[in-house]
Amino acid sequence: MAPQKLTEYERKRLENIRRNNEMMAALKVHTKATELSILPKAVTKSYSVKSEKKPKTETPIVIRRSLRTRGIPPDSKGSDSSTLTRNSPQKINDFVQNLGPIPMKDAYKGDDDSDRSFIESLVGMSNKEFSEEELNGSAKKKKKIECSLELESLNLDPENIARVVPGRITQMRFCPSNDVKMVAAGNKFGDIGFWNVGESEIFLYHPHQAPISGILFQPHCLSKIYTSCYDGLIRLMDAEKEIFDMVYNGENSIYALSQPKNEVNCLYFAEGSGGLSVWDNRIGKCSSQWDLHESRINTIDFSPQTTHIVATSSSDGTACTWDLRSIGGPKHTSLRTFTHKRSVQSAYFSPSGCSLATTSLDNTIGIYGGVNLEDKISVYHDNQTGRWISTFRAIWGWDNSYIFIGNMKRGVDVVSTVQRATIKTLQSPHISAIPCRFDANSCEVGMLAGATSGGQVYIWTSS
DNA sequence: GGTAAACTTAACAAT
DNA sequence: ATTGTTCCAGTTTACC
Repeated sequence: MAPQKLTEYERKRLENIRRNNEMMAALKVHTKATELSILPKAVTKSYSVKSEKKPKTETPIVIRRSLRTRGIPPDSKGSDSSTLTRNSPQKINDFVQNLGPIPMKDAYKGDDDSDRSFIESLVGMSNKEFSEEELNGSAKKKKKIECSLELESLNLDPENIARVVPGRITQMRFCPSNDVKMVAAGNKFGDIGFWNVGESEIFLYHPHQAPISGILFQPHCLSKIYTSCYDGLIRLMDAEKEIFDMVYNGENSIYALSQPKNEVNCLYFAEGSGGLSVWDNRIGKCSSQWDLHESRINTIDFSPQTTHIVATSSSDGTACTWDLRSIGGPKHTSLRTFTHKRSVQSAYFSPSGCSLATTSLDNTIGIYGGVNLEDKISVYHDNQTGRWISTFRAIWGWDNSYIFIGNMKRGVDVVSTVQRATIKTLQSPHISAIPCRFDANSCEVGMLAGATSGGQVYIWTSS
């Protein structure tokens, strides 16, 4: 299957793959952690990596190769999903992969058992949330969040800075707990790092082999965390079972992962070149697979109130809203299509669900409101992050007033939807890289996390 | 018309 | 302080 011609990059890549294969075959362990680095003095906390990890329980290693690399046309009969074929770009890192469950102890990059307390706290957290819920009857208990955020009070305490993973952070989420302030960050190597805000310890795991595209805490069971990856896998980190279980294994890269509040058994994920798939845990397979876009879907976001409405953003230059009740049926059309001049990196509903914010490489943030999102505001914003910085994605704060997005000068721009402009930039000498991915803590107004291509996480808090 | 190459960008390690 | 490496995005340009 020797390719006729190789670019310099491809040649190097194949060389890397070959070396990886040799090493993996020889050691039967995951790739060794990158060396611990010296950080800018602003950053005091970091993960620690075990200097050398002896091979522990041996897990089966499977040589994972796409049909294409085996010389079989991807659309031929060999494929199990004959009904739908997504002519997606060739999947990345499709060489060696562990396809079964991975014990957390094997994926853990710290010293043996030093994550014991962390695992137990996750399990304890989920039990606590459960009992509180039982005591208070039903989901009705959900504390109503006060929305009056005083922008001037946002503060970056140097204590609230840490390097949570090595390398570029591609995804980051707050744990949705009222008690514990914790973030989980995923990077381009397939690592997931956990950090209790303000504390010094980092817990770093390596459950995937490629960039992490989704992190999803189960709201009513915080010890269960879904992760999706460019390697085509969805895993479920289960702290009780102490494994990263394998949930879904597809041929295509997965670019986004989401879940509507009222469908705890279903996962919606962006697969291949424009596909949106629905995984149903009750039947253990995908219940739907639709081709919604002409290029990859970058985000999937459900309307907070009307959970059958979902917004997708795509590199095909559009964002769309869809009605899940009619999607895939005879009327396979979007409710609305929001057009940009370049690829669209995100489309998020505001907390009330009344507005939608899109971010595009055409250097605009689109803010749509009105009865059917037909009113459009366009705010200029430099979104040319280039190749090494994860693309910007404007996120909503805790009400419909403010949108937060990183800028190329290591700041965080705050866009007011009322004033239709950037009204403030959060800056700090402690920030040593461009914060490109964000999450707002839904359980605490004013707690905003920004993540960089250097693996740092910065947490602003409202005093 | 289609594909390959080139260009942009910042962070960090090594020198 | 400077240089080299990263390399899985997105887009434009060059070249069959």
